[in-house]
Amino acid sequence: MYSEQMIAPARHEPRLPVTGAGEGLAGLFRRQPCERFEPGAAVFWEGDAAAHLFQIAEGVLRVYKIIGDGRRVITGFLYPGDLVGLSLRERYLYTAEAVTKVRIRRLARSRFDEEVNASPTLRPELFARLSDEMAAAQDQMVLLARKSAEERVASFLLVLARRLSGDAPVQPVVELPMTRLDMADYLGLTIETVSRIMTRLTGRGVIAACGRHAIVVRQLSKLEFLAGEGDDGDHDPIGVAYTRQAVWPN
Amino acid sequence: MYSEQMIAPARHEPRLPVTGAGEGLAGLFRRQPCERFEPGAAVFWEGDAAAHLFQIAEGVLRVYKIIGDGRRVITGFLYPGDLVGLSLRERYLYTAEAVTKVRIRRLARSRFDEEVNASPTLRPELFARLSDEMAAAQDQMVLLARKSAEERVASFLLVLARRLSGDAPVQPVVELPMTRLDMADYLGLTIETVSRIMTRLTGRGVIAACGRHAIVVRQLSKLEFLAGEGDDGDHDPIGVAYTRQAVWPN
DNA sequence: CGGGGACTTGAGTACTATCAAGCGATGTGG
DNA sequence: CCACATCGCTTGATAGTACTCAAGTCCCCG
Repeated sequence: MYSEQMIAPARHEPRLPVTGAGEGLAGLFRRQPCERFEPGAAVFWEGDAAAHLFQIAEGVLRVYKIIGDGRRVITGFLYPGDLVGLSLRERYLYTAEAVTKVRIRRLARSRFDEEVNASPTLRPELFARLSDEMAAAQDQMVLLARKSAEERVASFLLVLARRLSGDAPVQPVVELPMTRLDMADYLGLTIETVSRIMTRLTGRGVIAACGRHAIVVRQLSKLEFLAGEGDDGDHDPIGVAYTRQAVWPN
Repeated sequence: MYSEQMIAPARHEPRLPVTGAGEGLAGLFRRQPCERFEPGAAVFWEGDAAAHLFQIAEGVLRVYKIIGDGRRVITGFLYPGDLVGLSLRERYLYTAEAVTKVRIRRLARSRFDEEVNASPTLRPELFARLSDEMAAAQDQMVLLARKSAEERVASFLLVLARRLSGDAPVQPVVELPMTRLDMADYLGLTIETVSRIMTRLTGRGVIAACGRHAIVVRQLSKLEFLAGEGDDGDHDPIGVAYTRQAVWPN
């Protein structure tokens, strides 16, 4: 189902600093054995009893919901260090599926609850992670409700580029382990629209392709502007007229 | 700024049952004095230091974010019993503004944190509320990413109708205290599109207008179908051809 | 009764979806 | 080893939904 060459997953640390003398929430998973999932394999399904939480050791996951006639919405991509299933009720709210090869650690929900309940240092961390998740969800609502296709793609690439910016090379190589269809279902677009805009961004020199599953960001500030962070609206977005040769300030 | 006649706010209890012998999270606010806000007044602004949480005693709030050139996205409407600012970091993630006249109780964040930290019954409730908020956010992402304008409006009306369904009359009167512009900014549409679809739903007998800020749901099952819960996709949505007389199964 | 704001309705446009080929890389079997 | 099938992606042509711009109506309120 997913026979393309493997992409090395992005390496990054959990987003939150460890709070106490322990190792934070991530530490709870440390002793758990790693399970492996091949690309396309589901870790759990929407509607399953939410018996476990997971932490990604390696690889990338997509989480999504399906509505009736097959429409799919990817609500997020998860990277090493991220916790999966934090905001759980009785049942999982979404399906989690491996994008790349994934190694993941599992912890019983009951055990997690006990540990968190017992630790005054873990509770704020859990809370902070939930707040981060909520903030991301709201940003995504903004993107989906009010941004154009080009702004959506640019925003997406920008988030990925910033994820790496710990080592911040001038022109970071951004891995895109997911398919174009995944991107489309995340951004509320079609695969064709995503493809066209990637092509357009490449043609304008904003990004450069490194194979199909990686890009180089050549003009970060332009990408930021196209993502809708320019805020003034007095510049012309690239290729609005499709034939026009836009002239860029720098 | 907002001079229309007041709508009686929907009365409903907090969504979660009180967990312990106390009164749950809501009880923390009980002794706080009520503050009043007129329609259009902001309770707090995106970016303000998040020093307080709020509980709505009466009225309806909208919470929204603005991007650059004035585009607004309403991420939610909040009703009596709801807590405002739960998922907070250092600063508020959004602006909260009164839709109707609002009475609201304020609690210092530090105080709230202390109380929750000290109470093993409040913690699960807080957690459950955050999970509910997350679930709602994900549903909204699905709506914005993949639903048509008609499905969005129908979904919205359905959620409001179900909010009342504690007393479940056969044809519930649903209050719409917000303006059409609010609805549009919540649903990722324009005011004209919302208006046209409301008109279309009225014309087809799915809903009936009760003035501009209330409707009667005449055919709940049809509304559910139009909201995209019909799941089979083999029926025709109303008025797809704009001229066609659809024949409904019942 | 008149003004203004919210809402509705209409006409035309534009952006993105849909439908349809074509391309390029990968993997397989003859 | 190469033809061929497959899959993911790109590109092109066309169509349709929702947006934009523009009146016009309704209702509230002074």
